[in-house]
Parts: sequence; C-alpha cells; structure tokens
Amino acid sequence: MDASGPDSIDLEPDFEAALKSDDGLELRLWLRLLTCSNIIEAEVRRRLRQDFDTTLPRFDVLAQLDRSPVGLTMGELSGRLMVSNGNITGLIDRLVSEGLVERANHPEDRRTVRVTLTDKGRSSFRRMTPKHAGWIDSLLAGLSRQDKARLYTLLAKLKASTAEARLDAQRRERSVRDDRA
Amino acid sequence: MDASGPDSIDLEPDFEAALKSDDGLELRLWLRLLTCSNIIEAEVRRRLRQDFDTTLPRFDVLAQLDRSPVGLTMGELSGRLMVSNGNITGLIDRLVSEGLVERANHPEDRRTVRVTLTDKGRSSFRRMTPKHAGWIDSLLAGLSRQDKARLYTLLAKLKASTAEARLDAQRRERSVRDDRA
DNA sequence: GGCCAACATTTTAGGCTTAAAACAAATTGG
DNA sequence: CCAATTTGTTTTAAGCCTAAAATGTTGGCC
Repeated sequence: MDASGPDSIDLEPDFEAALKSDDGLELRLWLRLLTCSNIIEAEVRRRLRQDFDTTLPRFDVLAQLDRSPVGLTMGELSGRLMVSNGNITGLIDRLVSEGLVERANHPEDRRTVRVTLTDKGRSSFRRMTPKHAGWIDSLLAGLSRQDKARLYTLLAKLKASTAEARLDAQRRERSVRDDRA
Repeated sequence: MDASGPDSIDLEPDFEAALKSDDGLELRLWLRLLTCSNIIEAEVRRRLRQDFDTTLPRFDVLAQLDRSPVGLTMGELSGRLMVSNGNITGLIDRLVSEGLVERANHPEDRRTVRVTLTDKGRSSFRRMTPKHAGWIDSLLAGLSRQDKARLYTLLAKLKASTAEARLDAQRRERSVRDDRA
C-alpha cells in the first residue's frame, strides 16, 4: 500500500494527497455542479423552444427588461446577463425584428442606446413566466424545503469563494506584469 | 390582506403561497446555481485559452479520450459530453487538424468511427490536467471540506430530482400524444 | 435475395458566443 | 481649444451548438 516502504515516517504518508485534502473531491464537485446546471438549462431551452418557439438568451433579455420600467442600455444588459457586448447587439437585433423590444437613442449621450420592451414583448414575456417557474419547480421538486435552503446557502458561499479566487488571481497577474516592467 | 373576507377558515390563509411553499425560492436557487456554474466555467475557459490556447470543449474531448485507452466512437463522445452528434463532428475535425486525435474506421462496422488520442494529444492533455485541477481547487477554496461534501450530496439529490421530473414530463407528453391518436 | 427499419455519422441552416478591432461620442488635461 | 483617453456600441472572424435532413451501413425478416 505504502510505496515509500516500512521505514517511512508516519506523519505524512502521502504528502500530495494530504495537501489536496481529498482525491479530486473538488473536481468531482465541479463536474457535478456543471452537470446539474447543464441538465436544467437544456430542459428549459427545450421547453422554451417547444412551448413558445423562443430561446433562453431571448427570454433572459426580456426578463431583465420586464423588471426595469425605464429600459436598459446595451452595456447594462451585457453586464446583467454576463455576456459580451457584441453578443447583445445581435440578440437585440433579432428581438427588434420580432417586434418584442425597441431601441431608442439616449437624449443626452448619443453613444448609448436604451432598449425597452414593446407591449407585445411585455405580454409575450408575461405569458411565459408562470410556465417557466413551473418547470423549475418541478425540476427541483425532489428536494425538501430545507434541502433547497441549504443548497441556496452553500451556493452563496461558493459564489463568494470564486469571487475571492478571481481577485487573488488578478492580483498575482498584476504583480507578474509589474515585475516585468 | 385576505380577499375572501373575515369568515374564511384560518387553515389556508393564502392557498397559492402555501402550495409553492416559498415565494420564488426555487427560481432564485436555480439562478444562483446557474450563476455559480457560469462563473467557474467562464474562468476555466479563460485560463485554458490564456495558458494553453485551447477551449473547454476540446479539453473535454481530450479528457474523455484520455481515460478510455481504446478510444471512443462519435456517438459515445456525444453521449458523454451531453452534446449533439453534429457538434462532435466539427470538434473532432478541428482536433484532427491540430494533430491531437485520430479517426479510425471500425473493422467490423463501417458506420462507426473510433477516435483515439495521438501521442501529441495525450501529452498535451497531461500537461494541462494539473493546472486545471489547481484552478478548480482555488475557485472552491473558500468552502470547507464539510461544505464541499454537503454540496456534493445535495447536488446528487438535485440531479436525481431533475431525472425524475424529466421522466414525469415524458410520461405526460406520451399520454397526450396517445390521447390525440 | 431484397426490402425495410434501425443505427452512426455528417451535412445544413441558423442562432449563440467570444475576443479583438473599429468606430463614434464624450471627457479630460494641458 | 484640442489632442489623448475613455466609454458605449457595433463589426468581424472564428468557434460552438442545435435540430432536422441527408447519407451510408447494418441486420432482420419475408
């Protein structure tokens, strides 16, 4: 079992394994998280297409606009949906051609574009919401109320952890760049 | 508050809320799960591109092939990566042109294609794995060992829940189809 | 043998996504 | 004032992804 032989000191029989604290728990956890997310996302996409002939990104844009009465700029949209600016441009192009949203020039700043829901867009979105919520409810129905609450809390912790890790990485990269300069 | 008036029975002061058990906990939970998954995925994509000039789907293909000494068919790959058949075709095309994988005809069945890692592909993948595992470790570093174990368990439950929900939905759809026939 | 259903893969058409470059408008610092 | 930078958006080029149709192959069944 122990490749280092009978004379090895007992305190650290396997240094690497001790460092990582568990063989691949982190990796397995990440893969499981990704799998869950993918399954639910694929199911939501499938039903949006089947029941409403639309897509998840379009739905997400409508959702953001619905809760923002004055509309949003392209930049705000790309920030909230966590996608690139160029992505939003094409998405809004398609939604405009479907008559669900409108582009309006900002009165003060001619660079910015303000996007708002049309009446058609709003009613279209409002028709979808209850069904959408129902899909999610049923996909999570196997979890107790307490399970859901625990999961919610743990995911908050995870989100905070990733934010911290990214800050650290950024700091490290900055210092490497500065060292070179 | 209660539209049914003072005479209403106390047991169910708000039937709808009682049914859903919490106002949008499911939806908020799903959005948080999606956010976490997206953050980690984006970070992994970014670093794969930055450090190894490759992409997540390519990495995933290599990972599947690395642990399968005899290679995999296109169908097996699309199943394991949970993507469409057509998607795999293009992905393998690109990996072949990079010299990382090879297509070989199946000796018995001329329909199936067996894909294997080249030596270059294998060593390329093995160079990436330790870094990749390190990224994941650091992104999850804010969680205690126990948190990770709990999260892992809850996600298993969630995965089972989604599987059940999809079976139910399938059964319902089948019966609707049969009723029409 | 020949038809036919099932199977494995590729092709097609279109949408989503990104990074990087380009552009246009606003702001800032001399 | 005006040159340089910053900011908001679009364009470009390339890859990822899907559903549906097409292609080629196998195996069963008469």
